[in-house]
Amino acid sequence: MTRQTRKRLHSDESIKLADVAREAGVSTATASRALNQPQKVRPAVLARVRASAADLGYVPDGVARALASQHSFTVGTVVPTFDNAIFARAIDALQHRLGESGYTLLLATSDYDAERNTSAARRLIESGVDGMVLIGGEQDPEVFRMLDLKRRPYVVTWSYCAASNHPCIGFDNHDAAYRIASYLMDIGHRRIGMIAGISLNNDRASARIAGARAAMAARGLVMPRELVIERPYDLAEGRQALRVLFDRPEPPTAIICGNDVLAFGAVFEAKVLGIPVPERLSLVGFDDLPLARHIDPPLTTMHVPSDELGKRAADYLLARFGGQNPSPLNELEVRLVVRDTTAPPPVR
Amino acid sequence: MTRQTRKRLHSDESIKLADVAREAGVSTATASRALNQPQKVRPAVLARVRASAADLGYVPDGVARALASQHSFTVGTVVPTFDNAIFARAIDALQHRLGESGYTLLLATSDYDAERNTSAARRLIESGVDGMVLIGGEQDPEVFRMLDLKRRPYVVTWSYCAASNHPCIGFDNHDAAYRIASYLMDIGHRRIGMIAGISLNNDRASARIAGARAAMAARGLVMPRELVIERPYDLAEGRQALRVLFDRPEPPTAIICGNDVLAFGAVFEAKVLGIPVPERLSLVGFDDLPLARHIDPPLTTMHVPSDELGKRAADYLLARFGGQNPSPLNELEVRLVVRDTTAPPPVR
DNA sequence: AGGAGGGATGAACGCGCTTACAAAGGCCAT
DNA sequence: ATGGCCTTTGTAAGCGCGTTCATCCCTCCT
Repeated sequence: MTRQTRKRLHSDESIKLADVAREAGVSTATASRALNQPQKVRPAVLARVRASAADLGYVPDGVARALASQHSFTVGTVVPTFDNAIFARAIDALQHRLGESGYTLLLATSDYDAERNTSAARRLIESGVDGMVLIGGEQDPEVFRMLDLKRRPYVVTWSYCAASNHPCIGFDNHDAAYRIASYLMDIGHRRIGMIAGISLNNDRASARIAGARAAMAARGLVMPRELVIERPYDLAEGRQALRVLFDRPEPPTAIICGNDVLAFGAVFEAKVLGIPVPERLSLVGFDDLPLARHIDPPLTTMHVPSDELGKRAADYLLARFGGQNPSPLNELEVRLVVRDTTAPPPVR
Repeated sequence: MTRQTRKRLHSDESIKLADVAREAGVSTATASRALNQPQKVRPAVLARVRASAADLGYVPDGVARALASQHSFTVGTVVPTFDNAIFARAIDALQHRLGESGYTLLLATSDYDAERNTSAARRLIESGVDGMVLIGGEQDPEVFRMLDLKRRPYVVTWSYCAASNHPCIGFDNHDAAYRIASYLMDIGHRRIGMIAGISLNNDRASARIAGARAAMAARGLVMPRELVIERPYDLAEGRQALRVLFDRPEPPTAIICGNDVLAFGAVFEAKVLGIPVPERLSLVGFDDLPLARHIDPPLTTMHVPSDELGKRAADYLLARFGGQNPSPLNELEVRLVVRDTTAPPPVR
């Protein structure tokens, strides 16, 4: 009764650690220890504290805890969009792994916009995240500066670059595209086009274009400018891009798509246009989304281990939190999954 | 120089408000006001504070701010999974809207598991979110209790229920399924099956089953138990479910799918099995994912305004934060989009 | 010219919790 | 029995910021 009254006078009458402590007849220090480091408290006291906590329905205040311990148990990440299954999977895996260790994920999206990416990152850092997962190496230097200033570990994902001075987990986008183009040339293609993602501020998209170009150059071929179209990662854009490519007098016999979503669009549109795939046109995707194997015909694509990527990012950060110093370079394998959208070009 | 040295002695040498204040020759109170309520400070002082903040690269400590102001500028939500585009879109919209008002989204996933849902929600609340977006009305009472205890506004989404005593934004899943079944009966179907989501702990999945059943009952028909299969929302599960349904002696002439992902699986598998859609089998999805219109044949499905849902959830919470008292009941319209996977049943 | 009124400022406290540090108590060995 | 050491507990000092309240200064009115 008295307590009720007193509480009402103070703050929000919400139960705090002091209430639990009083109820259990101990100091807040002991109550805090009982809740966080049970082994440091006598079993009898531990039980009393736990009982009164449960009794009062005590819910700790994470904010206060974070301020006192300089440690928020959150990790931030800013993804371009949730609307692409490939990120969704990686985030899912990341979130799981972090969750197992008691960490929560703070998420923001950038819509592939550099400025929004920076401001989102800033907000996450301000929010007090313990660490950060960045996507792509093309970050505003400001982001790294803030991270360093606040002494927060971070890791760059999706693009692996040994030369970078930032810890990274990912794969070599350049090499992956190189291999796709090489495969297409192996089976006879000479005129290869590309429906790429927007390369501006996106090191992955640009590396994929460069990789394909390099592979062709290595065999004395070129990928003509007019056969490379950049489009936002959207199915409808993929459809339209295919149409543009086939409005030209001499369309390619094979098209490398910047990701599976664009490839799906291309496959669907080819069907509408009556272009037989793979007989007259070979199509390759990138990501290997779950849907890739289910469409008709099943899509040849580069498999990206997005689950693994999320897990490793989590593991890296958790290790850093634990005071360890895991390897900052972490390359993942991608592999070409050949299904039914690729075949030798038609004989002319 | 001197400052450098002094800083190194203290804490983490990270720049804090006091540093900015000293540099600008004002008190921390004024510095704080300059940064947060510019109109309360003389222009000259404002400029000085801003300059030294920029100069020192000051990044505010959101945690300390949250503790002092009892206000974290974060909103929590726990979604079943990111792996379903329908949630992805809603989250995207939610996140956008919140971002415009300076709020960040704290995200967790439950994998459709009640226990994980509760623990995730608890963690978010402990993290100090200002408000919470819940998915589905079947929440552990504990969640609502904690929310009430901490006096945090929240809103239940995806299922609209006027009878509920929780604020909600969504649509009537029961009615939506009722309408789908009615439509199928209108065009002549009598034997209708369902590939539903797992109804346990999922009021949306169960309402959809109940709604379809009710529609049939209203016309003196029944949906036989053996024609209703519950499956996790996964494309491969949809494929397999279709196969099960067609292993029966008397397969349905139409199947209502719990969501589009299951429907995609069913469409793809029907193609493999050589069952002509819609000539011999009508298929209806739920959600109207972007992909629905692109598959072959384009999917008839119930359109769910997930963007709108995310936006409204954000608006509701923002209004509550602003001290307003918006309507707690917010029903959205869903509409049946008839494409090419539905047609009258074959004459027998 | 004098006082009232209002805006700008700074000192100090508090947000709820963690965590040195010190104090106290219990145990064993000498 | 006494000293030393380890374990358990309490005291109190922050963590970095927002915010109240008193103070001060400037302007305007009579």
